[in-house]
Amino acid sequence: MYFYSKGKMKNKANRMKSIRKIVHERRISSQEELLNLLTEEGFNLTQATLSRDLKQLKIAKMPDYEGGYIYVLPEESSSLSKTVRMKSQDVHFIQSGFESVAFCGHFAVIKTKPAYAGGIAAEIDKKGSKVILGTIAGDDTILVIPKEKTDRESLVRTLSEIIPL
Amino acid sequence: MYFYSKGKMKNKANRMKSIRKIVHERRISSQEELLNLLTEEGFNLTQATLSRDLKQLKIAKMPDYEGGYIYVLPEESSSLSKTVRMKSQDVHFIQSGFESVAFCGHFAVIKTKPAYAGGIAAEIDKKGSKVILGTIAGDDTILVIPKEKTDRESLVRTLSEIIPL
DNA sequence: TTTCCCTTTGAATAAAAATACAAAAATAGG
DNA sequence: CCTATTTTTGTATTTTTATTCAAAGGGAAA
Repeated sequence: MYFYSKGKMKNKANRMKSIRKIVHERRISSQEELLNLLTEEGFNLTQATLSRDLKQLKIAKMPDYEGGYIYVLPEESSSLSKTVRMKSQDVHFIQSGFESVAFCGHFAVIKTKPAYAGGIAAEIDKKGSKVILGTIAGDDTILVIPKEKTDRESLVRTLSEIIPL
Repeated sequence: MYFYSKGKMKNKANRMKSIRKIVHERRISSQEELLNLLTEEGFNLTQATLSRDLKQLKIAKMPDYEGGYIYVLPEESSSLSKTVRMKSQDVHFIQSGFESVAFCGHFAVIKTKPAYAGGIAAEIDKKGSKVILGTIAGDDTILVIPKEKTDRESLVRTLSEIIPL
């Protein structure tokens, strides 16, 4: 039976933990980058060892949504989508029918409960604000087209006057 | 306005589909291996192109549980552990109705056969949450509104996973 | 201790993957 | 049709990652 003594394993185990931690917290895109961070933390190792560590830890390198690559832990390997999701600037209101409003360029997109879009869009159209050019409604989505020089802030303000918060 | 229609983009789109299919079905552990399979299927490309395709498809190479490496689709990247119960989460393609997709600024406009828009839009809403803010469907036209930071490339990719472009 | 495994590691290297650059193909918009 | 622009691709190369090989060191047990 082979044992791992405290002294012996300390380095490797700690290193492994640090690797997981760093990969979890930061956007690492190459072993070299990670290697530098580990060195800064006082670990002493080479790329070869790091490669082996990553293999043991099942840490993968996957394409990210910014055109680069990122290392991900096995449990969170789908966390890239999370990243993207978190980045979306959704403002969440609460109202009957109304679900959320988000922006794409200078357009606002309102999500509603199914079938509510038409009604709410009509409401917006009726209030015919000076900042809103028009709306296009589907079943549960409304595209709000603002007038040219309207900024996001005034659009939200206007919308919030039409749609009860 | 850039226009992708059914007939065009055939080579790349088909290749992408094949890549996804192969990666999903087999244990690929290097680009060279995959390249050979693609060549057998009649595709004509080099490792450079394959590398770019894999990047676009967000296919990652991760350590497997047999001491090697395996390429995995983004949706299944955490499912390596589930290799055994691998449920084939097949991409649900819509077989007909689709006519074309075009772009106008950030937005994509999908033309469909009459009356198909609603159904396809629903499909897109269901599957495209990562990059798509919402859709607005008429009778034969769908406006696809992407999330803010989404580039055309990711949007096309997402759409092509839902609809056979 | 000595011997035998086993594990870990680094240096060097091989293997694999990503990209710069240029050219070719495709497409929008006259 | 023609032109400008964008996209796709291959070649050659760089960059990155994996592994080979040898060596060092620890634990176990005689």
